[in-house]
Amino acid sequence: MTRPRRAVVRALASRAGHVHAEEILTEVARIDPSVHRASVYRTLEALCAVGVLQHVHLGHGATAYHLRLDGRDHLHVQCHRCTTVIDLPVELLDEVASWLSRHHGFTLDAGHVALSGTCTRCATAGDEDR
Amino acid sequence: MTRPRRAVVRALASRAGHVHAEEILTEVARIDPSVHRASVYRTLEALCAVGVLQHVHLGHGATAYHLRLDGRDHLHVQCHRCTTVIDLPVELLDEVASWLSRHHGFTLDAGHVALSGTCTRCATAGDEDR
DNA sequence: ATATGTGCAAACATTTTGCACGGCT
DNA sequence: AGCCGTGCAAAATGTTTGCACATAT
Repeated sequence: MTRPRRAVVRALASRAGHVHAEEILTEVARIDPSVHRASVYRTLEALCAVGVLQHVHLGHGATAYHLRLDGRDHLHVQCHRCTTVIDLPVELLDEVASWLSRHHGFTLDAGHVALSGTCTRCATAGDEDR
Repeated sequence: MTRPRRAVVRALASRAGHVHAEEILTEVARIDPSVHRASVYRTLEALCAVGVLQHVHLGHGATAYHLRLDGRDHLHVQCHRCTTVIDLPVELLDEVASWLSRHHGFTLDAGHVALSGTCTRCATAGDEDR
């Protein structure tokens, strides 16, 4: 366990659930400014390879990461207006997954991308606080 | 209808279904090399605003576009290995949409991001043709 | 005439890469 | 000695922006 890796893990732990790559970068810089961006990315990749971390694509090109210490996937849904992400159980897409499997032989990786939509607050809110 | 816009529309029409932003750029360059990248992006944005075009986020940061001349959304599922995209009817996520609406007041925009997974070919194939 | 669209270059944001160096085993 | 991880700088990628000029209506 090296210095940069410790910092990355601490940064991941500092927030529950998903963390934007950008937030990790910032948090690591705060914890240990000597750690380079590239090392952060390399560490994240390594953690994903090992399986304790899941990376999630949020619609707008941003990438987020999600610890999965229990080995289970999560589902994500993001509001495209306020960018808030809601975590959901994978089971929600089980039916869709089996449909895809039956009709297209396609294996769904439900947690890999976040679904998109609009949350209550943003649907209710007008244009005022954009 | 200006020169760049004509070129963009022709590029979009040249392929059925979804088109990667990159493919549009290339195709437009072939049709009319005098058209600048920035104009292509601006035109795509304008078409989306008007509603005849839908932009879709494919997991790996790439953006694609999909004509919706009939005003209906499509669903997309992408194989993260070979990047192939399958188009599907929106209805597939209707149940999920209403669940989200009921439990989180969340309005799903099913077509906005492509679901991710592995297609038959890639699941069957070993590592040979990566 | 006025509003809109355009080419250009440059900025931008994010992630990846080649490289030489460092420490541990 | 050998391997892996590191910092650094630079490249790669994909998209956006400020600006002055051109074009459409």
